[in-house]
Amino acid sequence: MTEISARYSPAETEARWYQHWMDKKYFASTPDDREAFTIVIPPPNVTGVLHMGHMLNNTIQDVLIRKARMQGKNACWVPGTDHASIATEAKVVKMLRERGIKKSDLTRDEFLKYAWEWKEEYGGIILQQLQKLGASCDWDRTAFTMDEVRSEAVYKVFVDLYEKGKLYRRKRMVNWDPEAKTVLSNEEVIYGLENSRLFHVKYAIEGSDDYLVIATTRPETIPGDTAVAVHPDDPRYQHLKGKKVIVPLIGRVVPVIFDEYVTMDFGTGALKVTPAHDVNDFDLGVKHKLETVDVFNDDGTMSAEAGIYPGEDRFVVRKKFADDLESAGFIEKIEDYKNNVGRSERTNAVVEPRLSLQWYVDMKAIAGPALAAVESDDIEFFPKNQKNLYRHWMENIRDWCISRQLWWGHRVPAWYLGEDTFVAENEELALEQARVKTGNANLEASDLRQDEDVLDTWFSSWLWPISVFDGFNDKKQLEYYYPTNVLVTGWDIIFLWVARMAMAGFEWTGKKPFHHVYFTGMVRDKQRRKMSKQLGNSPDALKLIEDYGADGVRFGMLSCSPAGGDLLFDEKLVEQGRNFCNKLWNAMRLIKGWEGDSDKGMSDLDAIATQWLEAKFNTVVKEVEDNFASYRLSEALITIYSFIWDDFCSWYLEMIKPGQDEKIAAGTLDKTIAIFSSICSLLHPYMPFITEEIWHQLNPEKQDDCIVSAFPIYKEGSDVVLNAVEHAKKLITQVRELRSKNGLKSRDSFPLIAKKTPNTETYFTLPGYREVCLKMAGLEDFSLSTDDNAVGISFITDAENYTALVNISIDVEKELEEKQKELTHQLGFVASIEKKLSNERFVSGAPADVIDREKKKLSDGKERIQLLQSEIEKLKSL
RNA sequence: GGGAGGUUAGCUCAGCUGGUUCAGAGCACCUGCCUUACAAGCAGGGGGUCACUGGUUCGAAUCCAGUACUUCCCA
Repeated sequence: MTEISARYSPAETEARWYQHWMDKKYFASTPDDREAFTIVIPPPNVTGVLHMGHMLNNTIQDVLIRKARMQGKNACWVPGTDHASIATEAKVVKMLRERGIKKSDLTRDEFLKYAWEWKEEYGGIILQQLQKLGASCDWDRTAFTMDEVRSEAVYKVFVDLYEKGKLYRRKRMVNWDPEAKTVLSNEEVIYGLENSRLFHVKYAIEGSDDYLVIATTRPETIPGDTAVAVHPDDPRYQHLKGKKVIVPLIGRVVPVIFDEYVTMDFGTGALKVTPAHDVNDFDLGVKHKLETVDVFNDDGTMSAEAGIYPGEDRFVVRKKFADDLESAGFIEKIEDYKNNVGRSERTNAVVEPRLSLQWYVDMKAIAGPALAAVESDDIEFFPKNQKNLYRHWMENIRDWCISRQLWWGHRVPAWYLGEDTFVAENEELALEQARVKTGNANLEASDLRQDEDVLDTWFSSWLWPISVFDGFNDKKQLEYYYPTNVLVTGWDIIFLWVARMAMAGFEWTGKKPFHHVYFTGMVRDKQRRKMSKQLGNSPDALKLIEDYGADGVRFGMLSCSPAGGDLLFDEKLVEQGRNFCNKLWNAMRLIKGWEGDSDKGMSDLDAIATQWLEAKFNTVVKEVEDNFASYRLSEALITIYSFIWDDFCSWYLEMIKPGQDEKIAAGTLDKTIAIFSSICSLLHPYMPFITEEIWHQLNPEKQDDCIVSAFPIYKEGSDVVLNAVEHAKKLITQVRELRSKNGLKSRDSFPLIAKKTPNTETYFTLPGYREVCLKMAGLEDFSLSTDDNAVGISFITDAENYTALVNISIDVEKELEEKQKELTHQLGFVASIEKKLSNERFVSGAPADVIDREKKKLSDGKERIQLLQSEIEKLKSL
């Protein structure tokens, strides 16, 4: 044997080939006259590290892009990172705190300097990790949402929307994250049921000893109460018209208002109204002209205005103030309760509704074409059912709050001077506007005050498919690469990202940003929990690649991940991938160990084996192609996997394997290498490293690479050999089973007789057919016979009868019982088909090929019944 | 409260337009093998009333309705 190890070791191979591909610039794309195939990466957070979700998502993209490249398209996969303003700022703040620096002690510029330093140091690590996975991105195009080109696009778009009147600044209720101290969009708030307590609090009615009870989960907001509301039809409260109540412990006298908004059957039917801290209360406040008392600071502590526990955290105060109320006798009862609590997607802090002045995009003004495109499948979703979710959100779309009270991000391009607002792409342009507006030519930039806020990260992400091609400037690039072919992303960001990209696409290019959207599922652990850092249930992605190889990991991620379906990650899957690599490796070792003999002609056996394998490969190519067309990537992979493992290794290689110390016919060896090379091409998109390695091991003199080889194409061909060998495989398996059942060793040989029928006769006329059976079943002889009286063990394959002339005592009783059982089954089977075929409506209604198939089933079934009956007769006569 | 899915082998899932010889795969399990490519392997095997009830149909795991359980999204 050769010196090649029996175990495939990926580490060295993978690094070497990745470098080779980079050196050859295979990933680089420039526009030419070929058809473009474009994917833009969902940009990971610039400070992120590779996790399971990234691996799944990026493996899928790599499979698609590699296949397109092999199919002769100009494949372009654009990588990049997202500045992730809130997440990154939080990380930087934490890093500074560890160094003893408080953000509040820094100026904006000082803070940003630290942030950029951090970005330069840790940013992009994730891109290097993607290379380990084999991602064939055009790295020369690496973009960052905060680099110059992408930032320019953001400012342009902001100005454009403002000028079109589709962007505005307004004071309204927002979702406030007291930890990050910024506003959030609706989509960044995650709601969940949480355990809490429902306090029933007594509010005294002014000028009487009576009181009314209000149920609330938030007693700490009581200092902000400026009214109590009840339903106008509620019989319990009719006597309170025109009355006032006293806010407990606070002493504020507030009116009882009557509004149909109040639900009569919740709690006591009376509602405390805190306009500053609840969206609905705010609306009530506006309607009834109520006073607004803001009881919180921006970090969620009590404000001076609240008058109780100033500076203390809202949750601490909830308990303290409830205790105060209780000891003062204002609590009627406390119930355990589950309510929906909104938390910040990034910081997990409980979101506080808050009145605030922010910038918004008028989404209704831009949503139309993006909704229509998905409705009509112009943008096609895989899987389709995500359309419903998308439609629902788009039809109920709310304005998008895009300003954030952070420093890391694109600063809002708006400048203020007195009452005036100047929105412009840069300071000079804003100044110009200001000079014109005020008529004061001596106005200086320092007279203007720029908005302090930055923009939501997604306000740059939604431009990504355009901005990565510098599409707001370079129309030629955009023309060539855009719309992109497919977007691969998780369904969890369908609103945050996918829908907004669709809107941006139509708004600024007049075209959709992508033809297809492939939604991946979430990677979960075996207990179905989403993988997360907090839970610590996520395996270390890089460790996995180290342990199992990138190809093994890619196989594991993909072998079990239907579009949109969640992937329950199990290390077993990756193990299977590694084992598959080893299988391929050893198939290569075997072939490389063979010595070709150019004087030796190809035997009939070699010829039929080769023809069969080629035909089978052809059907696999077809199936793979069909699966790809509908993004059934997992199915395509499994198809290739079983073809390689079963057909190629277990059957084909065993068929043509030369005897010990024998040489193989050169023609057979060449054909085998050719087919194995084609197999490498077919598998390459999934497992790029090992296929490249084997490709070169098989063809040491070849200069070209598997990565740019032609992806196999389906060709029409005859099925005669294919069908014959498929029958032979079943027959051989049954002979092996017969051995196993009767305790025979694999070297115990015996003759086999095939009953002569048109089918078996046809098989026997195929050169090499008999030899395949002899070799694979380990037979002494294999012949056709019309003689029904041969003594031995009989069995049926498809509808053919075979008798093994093996001289062992058989358990007649057991054998009879089995045959009898089989006969009963067959009789039932035939009866059901006969019924079907005698049915007028079936024969007239069903398509011709279905009827033909049924007829074949019937005749085969009848054939089998006859065979079984004669077998039974024979057994009985023994 | 509104909506969308799911329920197929012990586990995780395929099963596409209703029709291949009577439901497949991987893992797990059982039996036999250190057969000179691979024990990360080879050969063979067992295991399913396709959640339940009804309907449509010549024919239903597949389509429809209802029930139960379950997951998710929105409020």
